[in-house]
Amino acid sequence: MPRGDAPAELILEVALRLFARNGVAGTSLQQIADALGVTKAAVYHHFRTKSALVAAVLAPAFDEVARATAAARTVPDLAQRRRLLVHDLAANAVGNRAVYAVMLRDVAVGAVLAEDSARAATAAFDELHALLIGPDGTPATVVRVGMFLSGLAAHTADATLATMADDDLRAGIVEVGEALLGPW
Amino acid sequence: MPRGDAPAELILEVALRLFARNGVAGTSLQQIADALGVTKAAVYHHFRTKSALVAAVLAPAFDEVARATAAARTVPDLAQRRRLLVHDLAANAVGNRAVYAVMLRDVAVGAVLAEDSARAATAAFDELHALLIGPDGTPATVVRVGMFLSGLAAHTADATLATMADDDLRAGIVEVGEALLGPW
DNA sequence: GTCTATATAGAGATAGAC
DNA sequence: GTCTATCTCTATATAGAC
Repeated sequence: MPRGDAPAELILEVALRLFARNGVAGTSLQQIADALGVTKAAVYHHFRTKSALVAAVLAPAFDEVARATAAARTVPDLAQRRRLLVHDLAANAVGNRAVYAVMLRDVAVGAVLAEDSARAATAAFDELHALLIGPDGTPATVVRVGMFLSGLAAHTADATLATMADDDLRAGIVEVGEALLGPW
Repeated sequence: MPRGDAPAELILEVALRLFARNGVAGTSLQQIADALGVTKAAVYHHFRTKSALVAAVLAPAFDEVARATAAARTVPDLAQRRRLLVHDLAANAVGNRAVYAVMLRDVAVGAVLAEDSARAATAAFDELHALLIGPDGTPATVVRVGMFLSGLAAHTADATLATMADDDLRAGIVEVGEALLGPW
């Protein structure tokens, strides 16, 4: 998936839209090709397998997670670190709702991640998880972190959130983050 | 799906386990039949379509939601109503993790619900949503409710929560509910 | 880089014997 | 109530022409 390849970029956009709406397993390459007005073979010219296409669709989100994790890693104070992560994650999740919906909610993504060209992605996510929890591994804290992360994709299953303006949704997520992981 | 039909009950259990692990779209009737040690035709004798099987798997959870909604409907005070719903939902979600995971996280369920033998189920869920929000429809409140509900299935995407003891997880969910929707 | 055509496998679903 | 066998359709994926 070369940089700046317009056809490939277009495939990724269309595929993401369909993955978010119907799930990865519920979206065939035929549907993607139809939505693009090309044939399946044209799609296969850009991505060797469906799995590679899924990985390419998710890659930007994984990169964002990796960047947020790297930034948070350098903040020793737990409260400040959580504040940074909550703000980053809220902005990222709202800024690209569809990819976060697929990444956080679609069970089929697990299979792609296990395929282990994506081990870096899972490692970054695990580290982010640990950075949010901090040294206190009590069940109460673990549940707070888990429910906050899960809630980053709440807009997918909630019609009211789905149509909410970006600013309101982002502010709401930050507020929830502070209620659960603050004060900071 | 007759009551007390042992084979049908067994099919539902096995199907739920596979749906929760691999998603509805990622689970074929062949896989379900193999896990049961029977053929596809035997499964089709109990459920006319895959969609009917999915609906039957989810029915107990929809009934629980309907009961919790009916109970909450009679509580006029918002704080007390939220307290009741948070406790009910936490107990239900932890008591049957797999079915809540499928119901809240699987995009393929949306298609089954749209099929509209299940309109009662969506109506109950919509009312529950409204009962949790109350008269205050500000974005902040809507996001709190949406993220809490989404978080009821957090155990699916979080290995630490997946292995957490029922009591700890339920208490954690209640605590998150109070932090987001309390005090009561 | 996109096409037609096809290989192969598996999906959902049904018929009819036992 | 379960089986074998089969239908039809669609899935992923590939070969090779243009």
